[in-house]
Amino acid sequence: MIPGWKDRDALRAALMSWFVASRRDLPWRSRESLYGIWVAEIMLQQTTVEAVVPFYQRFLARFPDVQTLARSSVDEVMALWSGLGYYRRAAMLHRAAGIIVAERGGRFPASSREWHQLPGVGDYASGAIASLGLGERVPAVDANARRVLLRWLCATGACAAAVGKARLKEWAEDIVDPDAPGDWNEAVMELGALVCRARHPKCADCPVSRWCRAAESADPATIPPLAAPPDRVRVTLAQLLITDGVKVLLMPPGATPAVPAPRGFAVAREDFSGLFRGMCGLPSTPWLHASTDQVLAPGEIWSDFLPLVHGILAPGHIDFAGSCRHAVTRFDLQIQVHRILVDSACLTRGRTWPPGWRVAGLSAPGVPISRLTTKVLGIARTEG
DNA sequence: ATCCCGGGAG
DNA sequence: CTCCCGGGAT
Repeated sequence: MIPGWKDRDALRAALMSWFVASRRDLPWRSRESLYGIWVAEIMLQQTTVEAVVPFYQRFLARFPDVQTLARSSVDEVMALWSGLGYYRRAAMLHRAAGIIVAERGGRFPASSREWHQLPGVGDYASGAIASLGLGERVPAVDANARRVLLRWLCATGACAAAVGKARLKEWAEDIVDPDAPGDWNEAVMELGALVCRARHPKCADCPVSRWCRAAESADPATIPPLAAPPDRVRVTLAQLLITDGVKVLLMPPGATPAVPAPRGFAVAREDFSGLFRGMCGLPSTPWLHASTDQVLAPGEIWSDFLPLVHGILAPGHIDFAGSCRHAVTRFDLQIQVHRILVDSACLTRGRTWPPGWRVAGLSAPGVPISRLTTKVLGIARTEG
């Protein structure tokens, strides 16, 4: 029993009637298939509902079931994930589909415990999938639910900070509505997203504020206290567009041809192969410590790289096309974009390129690229 | 404990 | 612009 818990049934009734009236109608909420619920929960990790909707619809249209997903190439799955971020999720989803088809005869796990065994499915996702898709009485504690629970139970930030993961889990398990665990979990998360928000909680609009300890406090927004964010690191780098103005040369995932740091620049991060794993990209310098106005000289940077694409161009034809910014994890990247303009025939005749390199459209590549690469390609388009 | 991305709010 | 937000693997 939760300490101080007065009237659990009344709280449940109040929250559920609010949810029936306020619930957003989202594509995965029809609960038509375990498959759809699974895909949605993976996409919703670290990602807002608004961002997920169009990706979810495209994904389900292209990969309508787990068999289709399993026999598709990981490359195509990554391509459909382009722009959504945290690309490891897509690789793990594809890997899990392979396991479900090859090792389980295409049958989905029948419990949260079994779901938890699959790649990419942790405490949150296994609880969400099992409660929504199987009716299992388990909590699904994402950041929204965690905040809601802690506010219900704690009148101070210190109280919330003292609640460990195990304790929170106990509370969450205790409060899940046994008759409708999926609806309950959805309702708690929806309340966190729409009303019990991190920065600007709308306690005046909250259907359950009368059972909430944080609502009685001076500043509910400070419960739970926010963790100190890591210091941001400013980084400069250059990337190289080899393009005819319509198409561009892209490197396959994992390709990191040696491009030395220019003299006078210190390397901020030698190996960034973990970033954007599985995505195609442009040739890049290492990440460099530099003041924002320092210019990287194209001729010097790419002289060792160009022999890899010999037969295309000589170093003299490289120009500066523009620059853009991209924030990723704790890094703030300033990307100087260099360009080699070639004629189309030269680009489509590909024998001289390293294996796996490919030509893609500047606008809709149809290959897996991150948002960073999208921005860089955008510079090529606007500069004509 | 640290590493992975992107969107939205202000 | 800047700041804030968010699960799972290792």
